[in-house]
Amino acid sequence: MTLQQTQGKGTDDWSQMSDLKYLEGLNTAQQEAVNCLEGPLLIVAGAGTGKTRTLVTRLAHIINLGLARPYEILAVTFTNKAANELKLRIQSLTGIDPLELSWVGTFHSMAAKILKIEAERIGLNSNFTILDDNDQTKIIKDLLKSKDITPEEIPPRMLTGQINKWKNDAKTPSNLTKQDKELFQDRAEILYQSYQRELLQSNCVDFGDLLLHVVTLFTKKADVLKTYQDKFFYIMVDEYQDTNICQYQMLRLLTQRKEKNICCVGDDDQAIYSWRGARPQIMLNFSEHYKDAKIIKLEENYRSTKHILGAGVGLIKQNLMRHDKTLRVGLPNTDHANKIRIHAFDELFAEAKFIGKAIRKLTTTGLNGRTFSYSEIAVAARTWAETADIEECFFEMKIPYRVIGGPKFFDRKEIKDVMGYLKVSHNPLDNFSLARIINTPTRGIGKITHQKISFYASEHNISHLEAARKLVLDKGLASASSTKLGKFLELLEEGSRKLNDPTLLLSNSINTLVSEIGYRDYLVKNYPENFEERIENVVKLSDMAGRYETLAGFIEQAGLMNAEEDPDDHSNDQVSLMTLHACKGSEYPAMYLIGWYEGGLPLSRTIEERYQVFSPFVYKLAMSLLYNPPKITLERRRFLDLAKFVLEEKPGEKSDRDNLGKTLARMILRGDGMKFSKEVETLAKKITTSEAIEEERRLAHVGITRAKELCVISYNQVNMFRGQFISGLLPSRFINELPNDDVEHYVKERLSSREFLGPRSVPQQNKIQNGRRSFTPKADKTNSISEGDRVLHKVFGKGSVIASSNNRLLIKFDNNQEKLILNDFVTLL
DNA sequence: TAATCAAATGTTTTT
DNA sequence: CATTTGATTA
Ligand SMILES: Nc1ncnc2c1ncn2[C@@H]1O[C@H](COP(=O)(O)OP(=O)(O)OP(=O)(O)O)[C@@H](O)[C@H]1O
Repeated sequence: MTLQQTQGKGTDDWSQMSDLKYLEGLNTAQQEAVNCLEGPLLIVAGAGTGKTRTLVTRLAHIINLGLARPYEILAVTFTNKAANELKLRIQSLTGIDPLELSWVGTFHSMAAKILKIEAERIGLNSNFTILDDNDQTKIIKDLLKSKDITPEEIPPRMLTGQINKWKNDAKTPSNLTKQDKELFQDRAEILYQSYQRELLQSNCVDFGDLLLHVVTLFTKKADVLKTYQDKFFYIMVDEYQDTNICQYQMLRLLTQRKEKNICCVGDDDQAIYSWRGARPQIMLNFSEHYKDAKIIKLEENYRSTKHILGAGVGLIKQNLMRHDKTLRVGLPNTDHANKIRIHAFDELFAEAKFIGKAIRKLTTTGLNGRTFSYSEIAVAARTWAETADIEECFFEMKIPYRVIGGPKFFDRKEIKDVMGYLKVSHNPLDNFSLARIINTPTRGIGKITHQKISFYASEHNISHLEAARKLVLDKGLASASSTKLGKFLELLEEGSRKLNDPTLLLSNSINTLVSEIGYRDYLVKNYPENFEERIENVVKLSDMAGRYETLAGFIEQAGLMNAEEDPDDHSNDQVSLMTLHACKGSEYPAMYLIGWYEGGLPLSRTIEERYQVFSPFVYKLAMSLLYNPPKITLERRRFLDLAKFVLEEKPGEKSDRDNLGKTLARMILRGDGMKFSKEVETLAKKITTSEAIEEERRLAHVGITRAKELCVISYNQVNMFRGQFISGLLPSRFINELPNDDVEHYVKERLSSREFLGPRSVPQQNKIQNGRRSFTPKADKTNSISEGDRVLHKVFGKGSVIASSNNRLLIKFDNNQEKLILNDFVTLL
């Protein structure tokens, strides 16, 4: 086997020892990493090079050598899925029960654990509630309303987003910079502070708090920090490129001690979480953060066959802001392996149908004599919306599948309602949950009563629940309201007593509560279409809770859970369906990557972001040059017309300070419109790319590199968006960027009897055409429609003007479709 | 206060 | 197209 070759001959003593057998599965570099047990160590390496395998082996080695007990090792990752996988891999290598690995998990769950122990040190009770995104926005909304700030003044989303950003950057309200404080009309600090105060009053924390509170604690309370420094002999971090500043500070504080036994592994080409504050630079600066750090690179990929790896590497090389790295095929005999297959469709549902049929084929007749089981196949999409058709198709074709980390079970209304009761029972200070359940099911307790409670509570500085109790006793309400509220409180008290009674079965107590409050009737009445499903979900919830001993245990887990139950059906033979984000860290023999069209991947938002800098026309020109250069005379004329148009276009308020757009046009017009110099291409590339686009490219790279044997990429030129039909979608630029030798293009099945054609020319698009006639610049005074206006078109409906120039408007219609239209053909709304 | 209907709105990815 | 928000009525 080629494996022996890479492993090298110089077998050291330790690999001879029988109880160190697990080292044999590693190559020299990997073994070096495993044997580097002291001091800071960073493993940077590309996809499939065995980083996780090395990390797991190193952990096993540490335990095996008696250097630390399982519970003395802190091993963190970023997603629940990765954490579970890590535990399983450790278990299969060492036989250690995952329950013993108390400090292996996600950053957030580890932080929650610490916070639970140290709660009082930071002004919380250990039974704090963890808020999710929706709770958070709701609280912010109410907060803004209570301060008489309209959503126009400060959009709640914006404030929520900003607060989360601050938390990711480890900024408490008092830590804000001058610039930060100037946000929201100088009210940033006050708003952030009042939000924090409210959470603390309700004994709640949001996701960001979990980490930030721990950092604050470690910073302010030396004894607490010391406890954990002494506790964690070894620290390991997987996917280190996804660390944010807050997480980094947490690690940094823990390693401010004599033994800096920290080992991080990561790959900057797989950094896909910058939107939640991750800073890949933290990984790249490792040796500055940790003096005498050892850095090990792994360069053999043991996962993918030749063309898959070739395509993945070829694609990621297109990123301008990148450190190059070597990645070799480590698997033997992959010269005749499958090329990446690319399929295009132009009918609704065609893509999904194709995937369904293809999977059926793979599992029955197989491919080149190899049949796949369902569990060897995965389908990954950029967004959950893209998976809907696939799911429907699988359902119809009876293909077994499971959704990984899908739209969250705990986000459903009925679940949140019931959870509200549980949360209040567990944490009576939780005013937010109380607000949710006080009139659910409707029991005649309206806005006014709730306002009175809230007012009374803040006046006496007590919780809302306490205030409600007092108001009922003191007859501080209208008698009708008082009776209703009293009844509710009784119900809650009784339910709470049962839920917290350890001698009763948790699931039984939940069932009792649900029937006591008449929740089923409420569902039947309010959701006649799908009450059955909702009731089922409630039952599922109580079953789930039944696996826990105590209410506290269940609530703590539930706060951080987002996947649907997993344990039982892991062994089942099912196709996996997930997002590109969720597939990182996994591998599958066959990968289907769907929705590779411009706007899908890369996502339209990341493209449009670029319109802030360059006019859409400049962008189109650059895109056309790079990915769809003119071939026939007609195309060339249109292309040159567009260049002329760009040259004469008014600058507008685009921030293209260097006027790269006009430079590009000028360079193009100097040539023949057929052949382009490297220089022009470089410029076009500069215009079309951005940090966001590069992150999309990394996402595409992650998708491809999950595949072991077969990788199929597809897209559909037509789509439904918010109920409207859109057509003329272009293939993703990432498809064009794949090395020709590694791909095979398949033409739309229904159009061709032939199976295979060479690199396909892009089909005629009706997206933005460069205009039929020439763009003769004319002063557009006919009607004064300008950027941002809402307009109506006979056929395409309503839309907003993105750009206007010379009698033409680039309009983004409400169905998300962009079109270039003459001024006279639309009316101003 | 609850129920009903018209109108507006829509963050993509995860803890 | 869904789902949520707002306005109006019972
Ligand atoms: N030395 C080796 N010999 C043979 N196979 C190996 C070796 N090291 C790793 N592998 C296999 O290669 C595959 C990829 O390993 P692993 O998942 O650890 O890589 P990774 O670097 O974490 O990948 P990614 O960053 O893409 O998640 C796995 O199937 C693993 O079992």
